[in-house]
Amino acid sequence: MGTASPSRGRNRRGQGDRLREEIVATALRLLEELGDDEALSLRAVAREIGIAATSVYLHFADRDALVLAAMERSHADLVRACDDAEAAAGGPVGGLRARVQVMGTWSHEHPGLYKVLHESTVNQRCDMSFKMELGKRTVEAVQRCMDADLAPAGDAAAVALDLRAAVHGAVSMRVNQPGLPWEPLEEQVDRLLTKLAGLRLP
Amino acid sequence: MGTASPSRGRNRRGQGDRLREEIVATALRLLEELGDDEALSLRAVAREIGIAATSVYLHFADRDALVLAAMERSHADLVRACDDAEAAAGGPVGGLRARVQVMGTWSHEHPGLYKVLHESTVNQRCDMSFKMELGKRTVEAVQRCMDADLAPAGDAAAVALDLRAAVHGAVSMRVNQPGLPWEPLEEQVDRLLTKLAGLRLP
DNA sequence: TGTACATCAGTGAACGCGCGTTCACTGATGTAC
DNA sequence: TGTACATCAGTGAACGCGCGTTCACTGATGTAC
Repeated sequence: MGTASPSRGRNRRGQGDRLREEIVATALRLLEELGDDEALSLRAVAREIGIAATSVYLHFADRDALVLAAMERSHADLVRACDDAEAAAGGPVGGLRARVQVMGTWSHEHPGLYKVLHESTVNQRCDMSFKMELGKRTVEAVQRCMDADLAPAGDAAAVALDLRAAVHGAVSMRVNQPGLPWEPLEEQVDRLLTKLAGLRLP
Repeated sequence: MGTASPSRGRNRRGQGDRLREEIVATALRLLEELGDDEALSLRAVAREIGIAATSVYLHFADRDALVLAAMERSHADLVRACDDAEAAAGGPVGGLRARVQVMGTWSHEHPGLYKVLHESTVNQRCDMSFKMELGKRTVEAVQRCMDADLAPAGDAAAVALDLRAAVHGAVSMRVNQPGLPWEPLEEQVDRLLTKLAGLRLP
């Protein structure tokens, strides 16, 4: 860790975006380790890649722009993982369950990115409204269960909000106090799905 | 803000602990503003009080020791607020409801301290096991409801965990994305109490 | 085919800043005799 | 009652560090003529 890749050469003309990719990827790796956007230094990213610190400015206006780009990519990853899980499961109940479970496990498996995405101060400094997408899709998944009479009719938005809040909290507690003896996340999430959305799980 | 109190003089012999108090109180004020323990600088605390930065070392071994002391005090405050609310309410159901509602509102009203207490990296660096107290008392309050047949019998620890997780998440979302149009916290918490603990609220 | 030139991809030195922490110190106040 | 002395409460200069950002630059590569 920390040693620059020795094979790094200048990119060909027109290939300058490759460095951009590498910067975002490295920022993501460091943010996952740090779990805090304010702890990420642009110099550390450059050091890791083996370029001059100033080269970051070729692609990003400032530190915040880099963090924001990393968060957009990270969030897109999470949304895709949830969509894939829902699509792979059969039916509305299995779909909602898969979606919410992956929301939990993805976050639990990427504790650092989870913290930066949801708990760090970028949220205050930058517009991160792209995060609303995930909430929207959760509401839709709940609504599909209600429409199919597989969940008690009610306010789908409220149910989805409760689910998100509860899973968010369950993950946050585990991520922020990793030393404590927690119940497996999947068990708790299934219980929350039962109680909050009224699902009947096998 | 930022101007030292001009009336500050040296404390009398034997009164050295007064400065300690003032340092902790100032650290709490700044942490509430910052919402991040790593952003708190010992020099900023000293500046605010109007003492030399080195004077902090008369009472705290290092920056972490100061943050930890502030967090212990903050947590004690929260626990007392919850206990008082439960005591003031009548009966097990009112008591549990009051306790959980205050858990939410206290955190919502002290967003910065909430973040430092639950989401900042002190949790990784320092032993903060004093935080377990609040969880313990929540379990007991749930158990009292079950014992009085005012809540469906079940695993009180699991119910308390779900409640804590859900309230934690509900607060965290509001604190970290203050710009969004949230449902009033009290409404959501009452719904969570109903669904997760099976309480019948008036 | 040769060559001048524009452009692209990146560099390296330097700036000023605030930070945690160490160190040797100062001066008022209380106390033992 | 006077005075030497210990202690307490706090100071101020200095250290080395990593940071974000600016600036003028370099050298390879493709392109127009």
